Amino acid sequence: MDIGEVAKASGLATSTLRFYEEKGLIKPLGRQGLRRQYAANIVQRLALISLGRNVGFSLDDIGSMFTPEGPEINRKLLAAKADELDKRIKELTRMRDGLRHAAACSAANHFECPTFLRLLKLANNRKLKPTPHLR
Amino acid sequence: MDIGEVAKASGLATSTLRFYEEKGLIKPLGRQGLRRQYAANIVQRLALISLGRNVGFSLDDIGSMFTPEGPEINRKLLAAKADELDKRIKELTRMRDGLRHAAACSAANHFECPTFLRLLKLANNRKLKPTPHLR
DNA sequence: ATACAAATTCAAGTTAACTTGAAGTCAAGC
DNA sequence: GCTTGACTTCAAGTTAACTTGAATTTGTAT
Repeated sequence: MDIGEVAKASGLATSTLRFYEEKGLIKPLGRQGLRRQYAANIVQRLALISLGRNVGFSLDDIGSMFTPEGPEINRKLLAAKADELDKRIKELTRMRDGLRHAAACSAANHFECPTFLRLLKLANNRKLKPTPHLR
Repeated sequence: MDIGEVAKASGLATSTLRFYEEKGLIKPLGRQGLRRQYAANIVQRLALISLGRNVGFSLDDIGSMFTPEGPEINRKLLAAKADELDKRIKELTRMRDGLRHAAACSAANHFECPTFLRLLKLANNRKLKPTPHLR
């Protein structure tokens, strides 16, 4: 496969593929002249990368989760990431409930509503962790 | 309150406060000489902003969710954002389960495991939506 | 009144994750 | 054999959300 086909199959721009290669996330089988030639399974690999990005892992995170070659996945790391995700889900759930309450709450001013105030406190106590930027 | 106190109370840098002002998210009561003077409730307002950031809204999003002045919250918008959040939670939940499975799965190669493949498909089908970057 | 910490403005720098542009190469179809 | 379109490299540009630095002013404590 050459890069155009991979781009179509994965939904990623060719520039992104070159960028991922530079980052060490993917690797073409070799070259035909100058042109990169990819194995068919690159598409799954890219899907895996997208999966990681989607759940909030940075490209560097992802890079450390599996080798640039085969699908060598570190199970321990995966489990840890699942736990991280679980925490985030719980947070978001609390936030969602808070938002719903705020939307429904009849208090003239949200700042007089104890439920809302509790929500703010929750948000405030959270230690911010960088979330990768998606385009 | 002057800016240093607000910074301490909110946990945000003074530079961030000036930046938020530039963006129209907050506004000091006035000035004492050159120095910004803030109302005490600015802290709650900032907590609200942090809340929004935390659940993945951009500063622009947040700006459109309430006026630069009082705590005028658009309930309809809030409900909509809660729904958005709910979707995201469901996605993340599926992802988390997928990750857990991948971590536990005994298939030699994840790409031969149907559960894992379903997960990849899920990730791939998702239309990416920009997530704001947190520092 | 003088030093000093804390404030001010404004421009420029930072990071992640890409994209864009310029300038060139190359295989394929007409 | 020549155009065309897909590829190549490399440097520079983009966006969000801030931060940093330089040069300057101001309020408070001694």
